[in-house]
Amino acid sequence: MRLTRAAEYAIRCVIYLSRQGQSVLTSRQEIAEQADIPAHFLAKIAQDLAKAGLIEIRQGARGGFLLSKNPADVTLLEVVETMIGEISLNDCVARPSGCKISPCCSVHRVWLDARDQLRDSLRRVSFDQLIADASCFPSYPKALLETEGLETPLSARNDLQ
Amino acid sequence: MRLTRAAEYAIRCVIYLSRQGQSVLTSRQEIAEQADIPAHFLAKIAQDLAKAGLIEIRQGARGGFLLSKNPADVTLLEVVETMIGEISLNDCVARPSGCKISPCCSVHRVWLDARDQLRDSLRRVSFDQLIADASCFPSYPKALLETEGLETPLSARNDLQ
DNA sequence: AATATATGAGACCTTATTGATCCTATTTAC
DNA sequence: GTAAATAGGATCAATAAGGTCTCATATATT
Repeated sequence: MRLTRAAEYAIRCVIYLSRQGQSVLTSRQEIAEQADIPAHFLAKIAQDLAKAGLIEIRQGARGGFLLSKNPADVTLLEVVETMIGEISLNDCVARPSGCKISPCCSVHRVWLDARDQLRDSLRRVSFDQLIADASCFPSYPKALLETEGLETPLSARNDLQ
Repeated sequence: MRLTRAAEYAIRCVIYLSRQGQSVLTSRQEIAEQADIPAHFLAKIAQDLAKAGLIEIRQGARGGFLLSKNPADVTLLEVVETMIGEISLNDCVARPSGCKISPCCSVHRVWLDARDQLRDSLRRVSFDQLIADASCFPSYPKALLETEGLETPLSARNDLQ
């Protein structure tokens, strides 16, 4: 019952672009490096974000991505659901007509309420709020941090299983 | 971001046993047939439920399962987390130490709150509440319904994909 | 005690999803 | 025109989910 990697990457990408500011063109490579996203994977993710109207993609030399909205007008829910489709904690909720038991049994209702609650929580969060917290990305480019020998949150990267 | 089939089956199983009443022994076969759960799969699910102390398993001839608690004392959260482990909507929340970005960035906090909210919702629902609603299972055994030619919610079973 | 009945425990298989990569085409700055 | 950059789709590997099977074990019944 977890968010997919693609959705997590999408959030990071939009955070990065929000930091850059609306309509500031940023290359895919820069985003991939700074937000620690596989570059090719980011290409695919960006296509979904573009289709949803969240970002704009500029092709060609000196191309890249840019945020097409004001960060204050982009919610966490929009980004998440762009990547994974409408949230629906269980199958029953996703297709009530296909529910083996009943389209409106007591369990169904619990999941429906929980889903609505979760979606509301995510809808209440916009990207201007998210970038207000400085801890999500290093303020300096990664390379710079390393030459300065500073401790960066990204250094925990190799601790994974 | 969906509940697994195993967890859905577990919920149905516990609902069925709750209907039977605490400490009423019911054969695996009966539960499997009535709640529409693959019998062998139910065996595996029951082992998890038993390890968690939710049900008791009786081996041997005339064996089966029985609910070891009062339905009022079993929450939906318990059953769900027995099957899928502690809920944690995203990786970041599951292992903050392994988070690439930071153990307490703004996104992390949103997911943490959403998770707590979801767990609270599921914790508030007990199985005596769930069985109060008659629509979750047919009141009659499936076979009986068919011979009587009545419409049963289970008849929608073949409408899937 | 023997037998039939029922579940235990885990190995195993199949399929779907996820995560990621690669390659050719297309677009654009210079 | 050339180089730089993304588009779009094919492909592949890893993981998880869903389900099945088999042999072992336990118990009621006779």
